[in-house]
Amino acid sequence: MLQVTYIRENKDQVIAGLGKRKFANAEDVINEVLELDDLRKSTQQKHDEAQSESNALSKEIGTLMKAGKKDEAEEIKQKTADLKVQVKDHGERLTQYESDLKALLYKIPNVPNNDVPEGAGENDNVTVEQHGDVPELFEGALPHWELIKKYDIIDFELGNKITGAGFPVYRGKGARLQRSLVNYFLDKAVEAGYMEVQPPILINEESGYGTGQLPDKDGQMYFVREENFYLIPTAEVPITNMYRDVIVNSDDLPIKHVGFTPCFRREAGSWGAHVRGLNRLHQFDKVEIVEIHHPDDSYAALERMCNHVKGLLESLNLPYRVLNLCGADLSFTSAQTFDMEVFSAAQQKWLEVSSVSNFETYQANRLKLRCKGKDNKSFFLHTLNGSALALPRILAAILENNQTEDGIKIPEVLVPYTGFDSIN
RNA sequence: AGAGGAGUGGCAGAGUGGUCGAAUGCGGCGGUCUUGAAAACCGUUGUACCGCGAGGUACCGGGGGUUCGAAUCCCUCCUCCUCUGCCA
Repeated sequence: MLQVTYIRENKDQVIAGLGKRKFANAEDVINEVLELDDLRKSTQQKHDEAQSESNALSKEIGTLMKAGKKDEAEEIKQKTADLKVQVKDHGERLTQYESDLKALLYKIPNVPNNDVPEGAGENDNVTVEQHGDVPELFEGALPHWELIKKYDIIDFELGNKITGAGFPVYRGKGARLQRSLVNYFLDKAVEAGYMEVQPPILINEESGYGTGQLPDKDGQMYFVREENFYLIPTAEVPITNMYRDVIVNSDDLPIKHVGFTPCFRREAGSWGAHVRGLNRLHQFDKVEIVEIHHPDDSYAALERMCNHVKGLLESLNLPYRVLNLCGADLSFTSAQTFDMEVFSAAQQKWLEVSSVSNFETYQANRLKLRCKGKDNKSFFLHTLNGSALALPRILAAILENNQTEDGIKIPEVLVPYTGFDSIN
């Protein structure tokens, strides 16, 4: 979340930034934050003062008791009664203001950075780069949902039976291809200096708040009632939360992790007839990269992360474009996001396969993720993450783009992983 | 899952109702000494909030309670260890 001191010092800029992402009533909300913070401060002053007095009297009582002056001690005890009420009263108000303030801040998204384009929706995202030629398919080429049936590599019906819609079963070469992609992506990330981690895929409430999925995305995550755990919507959550309540040694920066996990999303409300095949699932696999940086380095890191993702796509010969997301399309916690989309030839559609974001201090503030400077003062670090990559849509694009009349050609770099060079 | 034990500063470890934010040791940082290093010695060494400042408040696993006063007593939750059970 945003820091109140930052809001206070950059009020107009914050309001303008929130306006850019079409956050309603930005000015009113920001004013409310500042008013609540003022109340919180003045109330704490009163509370601390009363507490201080009360502490002093208690100390005095202790001294008197030790000296055996019981009567005098009793006398002072009477005086503490009134203070006690004051402390309690101010304390309750303080707690209330604090929780109100926090609740309000939780609902305020990150401020977009200056390079984020203006815009009202996804149509205003700016294409900053396009790479690779869109393949010409032969007559009779099929969308991936037909291909998977034809070659019997993914079974949606079976998934329906076992679980429900959006939980496909990968079979035979389909399963092997997916596993190959996972291994390939992990290997490339480790090669690029990321330390591999295998995090839990269920998270507690605190972690959900740490990276900003809660309270914003409550209802989009699956919930395990028995334990109050959420199923992760992305590995970003457990991996970034490894650094919750951590003061990082500056020598350990930057921190770079890669992790492979399944991801679970309820996608409530977004399910429709236009979402077919692998385009949107309730469970899917993803390799995620997460980085933690000194604030001065984070945008250079964002660029390097994008380059890593682009390199993966190029090595798979997938045509892609890079979008600089506009204010309205930015995710809640992000200060800037680049989406990578591959072109899926049979569907004639761009599919988002990666989203690379810099959250600046927004998550770090919630996580209490800090670093100590030379002056011994601590400051919030910047967190970043990106998909590298999300599996199903990559799979869909490979299937569609690489299809021939004789079968599906496996990209060269994957053949050492799959052990076969075509699916037929 | 059942029984028992335990959770204190970066680590180890004292502290069972009152000047305890917390002894002591190790580690870290600064210094003296030294050609340099080690040793020795001296000093220093948590976080957050409020305050222009002096200073104040809170934090001894989390939350709640008793008390004028809680690291210390009570309740509850969490985690770890030992034994028993179960299981990949």
